[in-house]
Amino acid sequence: MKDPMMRYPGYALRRASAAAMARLASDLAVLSVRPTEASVLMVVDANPGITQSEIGKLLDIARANMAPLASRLHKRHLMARARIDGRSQGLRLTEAGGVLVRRIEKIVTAYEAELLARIPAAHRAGFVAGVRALWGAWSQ
Amino acid sequence: MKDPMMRYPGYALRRASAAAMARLASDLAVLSVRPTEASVLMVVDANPGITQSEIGKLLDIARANMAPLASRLHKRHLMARARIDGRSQGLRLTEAGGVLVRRIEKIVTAYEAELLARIPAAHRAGFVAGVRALWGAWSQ
DNA sequence: TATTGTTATACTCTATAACTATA
DNA sequence: TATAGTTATAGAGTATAACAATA
Repeated sequence: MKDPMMRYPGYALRRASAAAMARLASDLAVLSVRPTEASVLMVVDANPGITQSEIGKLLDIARANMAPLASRLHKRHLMARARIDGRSQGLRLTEAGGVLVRRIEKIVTAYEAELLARIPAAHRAGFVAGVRALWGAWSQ
Repeated sequence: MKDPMMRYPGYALRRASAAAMARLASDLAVLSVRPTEASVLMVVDANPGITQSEIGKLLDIARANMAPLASRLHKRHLMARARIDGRSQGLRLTEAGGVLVRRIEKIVTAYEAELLARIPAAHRAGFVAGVRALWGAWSQ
């Protein structure tokens, strides 16, 4: 059986990312949190008072998709909203959100460590530099 | 504005893959073909007579999701089906499918070249080895 | 005019369960 | 019993268009 995709690094990138995301999702499932929600909570934790549109710019999530996402976290009492002006609202974690984000960070850190552990040490630095270069160069 | 995700290679992997896939999808759109469809056509081209479940194993696509995918390509007269036994059917490209897959390969090759070009030469080998290692180690 | 947030909607890919018919 | 293909359905993430309220 020939695998014509094997020769394409871009296809390997896709498969590596899909496998890694599936693993992260299953790790986070014990907290009933999805990867995208986890990243939003981590960004709010690092930037108290940040707005939805600012989060969207950092994480490349369209404003239209940030709305239900933020609303879900708000309804779970993980984030609080405070009006900045008539159209913006600053987000910050609630107490429960802070507790949760610390658990999330533990899981993410373990996941990231295992991910790097799967890459032969000799290629680790190149891998990290490579995905960072693609992220920066291709997210425009 | 702090970006707490920047330090995580796994997050960079996700963003790099998402950006690359968006680019590939837009490149392939001129042929009205999606990335997943393109990979199926390339696998059938390389393995005439292959079955749906074999394609699914190669590309990690569940049988349930292969059915509508294959049916779509069949309805577009890009693939032909020939019964192997009562439950399997061998797939091969039609004439039109063969013409299309050659156009797909041109686009994919150009896309892959540009992807590698975005990675500094010094990190290219490490990147490729890294995504391959993750693909192999984590797709189990 | 541009921006923030929102709603509605659709698309792509993936995941699970259940069913048939065959081996 | 196990396998190939199918159907139905749901979920996650993303994309576009349109709108109201505000700056």
